Amino acid sequence: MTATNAEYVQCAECVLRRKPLFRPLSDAEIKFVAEMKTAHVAVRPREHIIETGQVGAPLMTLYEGWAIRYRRGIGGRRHILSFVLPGDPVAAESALLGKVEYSVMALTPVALCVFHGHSMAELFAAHPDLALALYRDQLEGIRSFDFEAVNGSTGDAVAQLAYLFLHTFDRLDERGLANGNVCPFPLKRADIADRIGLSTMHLSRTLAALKRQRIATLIDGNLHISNRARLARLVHYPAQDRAAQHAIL
Amino acid sequence: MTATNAEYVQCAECVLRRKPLFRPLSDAEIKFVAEMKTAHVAVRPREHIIETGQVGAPLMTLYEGWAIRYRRGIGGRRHILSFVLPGDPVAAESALLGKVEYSVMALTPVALCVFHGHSMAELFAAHPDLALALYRDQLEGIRSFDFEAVNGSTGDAVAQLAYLFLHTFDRLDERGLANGNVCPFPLKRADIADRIGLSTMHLSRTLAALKRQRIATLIDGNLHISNRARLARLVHYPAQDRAAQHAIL
DNA sequence: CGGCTTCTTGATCAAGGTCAACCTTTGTGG
DNA sequence: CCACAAAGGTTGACCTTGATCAAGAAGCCG
Repeated sequence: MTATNAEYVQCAECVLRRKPLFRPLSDAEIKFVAEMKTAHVAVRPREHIIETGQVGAPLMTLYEGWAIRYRRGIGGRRHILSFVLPGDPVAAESALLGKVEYSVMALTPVALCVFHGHSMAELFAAHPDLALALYRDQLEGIRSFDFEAVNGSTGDAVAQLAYLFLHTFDRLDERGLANGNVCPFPLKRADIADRIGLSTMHLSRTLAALKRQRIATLIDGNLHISNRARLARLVHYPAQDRAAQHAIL
Repeated sequence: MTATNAEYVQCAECVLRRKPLFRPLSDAEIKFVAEMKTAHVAVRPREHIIETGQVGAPLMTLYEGWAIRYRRGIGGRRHILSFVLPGDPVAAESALLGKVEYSVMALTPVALCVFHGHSMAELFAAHPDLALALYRDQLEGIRSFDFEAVNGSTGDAVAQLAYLFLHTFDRLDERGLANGNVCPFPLKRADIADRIGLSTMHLSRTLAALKRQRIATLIDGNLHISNRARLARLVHYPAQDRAAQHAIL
């Protein structure tokens, strides 16, 4: 990752944190987090933020833009583990397990908050409520993993794609980044394919099917969900329980 | 779950906790955990410990035996998310997110420690080091999920099976439950199949292939790994970094 | 206007699913 | 201790989904 200058954002002024999705911080917590934040960094599209095996990467949060977290599998094929959206942590593994076993690459211009003014141990000791909220978030993340695992083993290509569309749309919506039934979707076909484990050719056919049935379409870097009910039925997508608030640093 | 009587095990006498795999607890931590533990419960094979959607299940740890954590997917098909082994938490989700989205069923006779003498919030406030260790464990769990996701999308049936064998063997070995190149493996073909998303018929063929090549065999409820190197090569199974210690309650 | 990369469409192929028969083990009641 | 039932496991034939290979069509930018 090559650090590029970016307008420094003070934690107290962070607009992201104010979104209803995120758990409000007490004054003491904001002060602590502000001390923890040591840089605000810009990264250009297709640049790596972290590479597999890297040690000592500091804890970061993605502030703006899209990134992918990926690994290479059998035959060197890329598998995208998740899309990293604003508010998501980057390299939490590194801070506690010593090294990361995945790479993270910016897809769009990205801004990152870097936290190494205090360690996680200090955070856990000083702010147990915040720590608990972070722990909760991990459990929620695992819940999504579980859904994907089940879906992956019992569903077909359409189900995979439907889940990706719905889950991504909802995550953006929670962050105030969706608009009606449209949200930004700055992904190439190859990115989508590598996320759900399809070939780009078959993905193309699957996308065509959803478009033909007027369920969902990709136009010009945006995802349009025209028939959410039908899309949801394709994956047994659970009705939105009002999502609980996430922790954010 | 029907509670059956079981010999109560005091935390101070817990033999599981003493295994080198687990992080030692300070005296104060042991005292806290002992206060947290409110029951020691036995469950019979094929009995549910938790069912999907259940609310208010207390945090538990599996003390002895094997259980499966599963969900039903599209078409009602069962997908086994993980095998629960001694020392693993059960229903951590419930304690923090309110309800569980999976079921847990005993495969063998099982003993459980039940913890609801203190809440997680109290634990986080009183013992930040222990809390951090629990957080770390979640991150490690996610690392395994990541590996499985990549393997699932880039590997074939043999790779899935090889990973399951190696990962399960290693987890048992860390707990002192393996013996040489043999470990207990009390699973039906249907359990294995539902874990890796294969039909029992195709699993049967895949097992036969591993047996024919003298790589690994299931005999009489035990897994024999006769050629670990070849098995590992089938999945690009990472060399064992000395596994870090896990937290345990 | 070339010369990229990305996307789509078609034809063929293979891994693994499904269906069906059969074999083997475990269990149960007489 | 045997007879028979039921569950679990294996094997074979056929079919489906999605991968692979190959050729074009669209964009995109110099």
